Amino acid sequence: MHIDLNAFFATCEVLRDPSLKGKPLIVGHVGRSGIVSTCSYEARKYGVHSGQPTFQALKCCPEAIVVEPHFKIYEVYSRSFFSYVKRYSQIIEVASIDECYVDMTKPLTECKDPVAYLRAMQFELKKETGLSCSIGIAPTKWLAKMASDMKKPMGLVFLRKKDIPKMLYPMPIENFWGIGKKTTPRLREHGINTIGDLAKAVEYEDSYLQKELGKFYLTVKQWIQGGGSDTVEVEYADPKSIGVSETLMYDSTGYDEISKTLHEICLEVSRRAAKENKVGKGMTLHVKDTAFKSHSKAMTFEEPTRDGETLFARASALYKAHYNTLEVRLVGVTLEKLGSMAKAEVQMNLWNYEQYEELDKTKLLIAELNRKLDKPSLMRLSEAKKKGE
DNA sequence: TCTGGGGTCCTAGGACCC
DNA sequence: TCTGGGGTCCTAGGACCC
Repeated sequence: MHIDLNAFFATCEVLRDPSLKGKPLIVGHVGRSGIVSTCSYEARKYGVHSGQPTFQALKCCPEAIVVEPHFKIYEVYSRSFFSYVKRYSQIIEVASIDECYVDMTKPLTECKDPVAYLRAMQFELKKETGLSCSIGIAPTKWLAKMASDMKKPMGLVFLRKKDIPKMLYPMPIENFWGIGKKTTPRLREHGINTIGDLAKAVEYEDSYLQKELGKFYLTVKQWIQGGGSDTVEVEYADPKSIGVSETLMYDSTGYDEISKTLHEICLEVSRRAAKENKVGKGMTLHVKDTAFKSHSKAMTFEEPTRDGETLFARASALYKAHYNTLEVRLVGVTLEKLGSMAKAEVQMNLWNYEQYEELDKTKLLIAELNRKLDKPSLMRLSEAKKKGE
């Protein structure tokens, strides 16, 4: 089973402030270079979507309400979601903040009516936490993921291997998980417009396709033929890198203008590494120029570290040496080649949800977080304009 | 007012060693 | 007869996902 929360951030905001219910809602930043993180289904009707610049979204839907994201709250809801799922099966793989894979073999073979069983699970989740989800049931993880994506919100889709031609082949190629906006036009140019076309090309062992997809070709071949992994990986995977980046308030040229930001970024990387109990044996300085082109310079350390000032000194040196005259939009620092400190403390990570087993606790946590935060940071554009805010 | 921020994985080329 | 072949490690850039 793949289970995915619908419009997760937007749903959390509605739970936090029920007056938002039923309204077009955008979760995202409003300032320069703000983009839509998630939006409610009401906003989607107007053509608003994730990744869209917020000002553009507001052109599509001027009456939309924009809310700044509250990640701490989403993490709490996320944990309550995973602990809820664990009532049904202990074998779960956290895939992101709002989705997971679950081995449901046992409960689904033991129950009389899998559809009724899963519907009950879905509605109970909604009743207990307020979160709505889409569920995909299939023999492999990739098929389950594709299935959960097919119907939203509150979808429940079964996808057997024999259903692949009927259910997947008609879909446009960009709906194939793993094929994105760069590969799509290239495949389309080659006459591959649907997943069915892709399946056919794989059958003919199309050499263009093999070249275009590289190593990914073999994975695609397995997936589309109903193969690929069906193993739910329960173990929490250690992070391989810890990075912080920031789009600057103003484009800038020269080290002096970004040194303060760079310093803060390095200290934040250091804090997060400490939280994860990690040290790094290398770092990369990332820069994005005003033409939106990315650049990076990496270095490997003699001794692993996570010291903020050390990272800052090295990032500064890299910046001065390579980017001092570049017009820069974004700077970022990533700590890499991570290893654990010798004396491992107990990890307190994002997904350590066992300690939030009780859903009631979630409500207390949310209430506490709400108290700490300002009043809901809502803004109706028309009203704000009237007030001149 | 063009385009966030957190990640993972892949590729191609080069340095270096035997 | 201008210049092998295998391996590791590193770097820069990109594609993709949520």
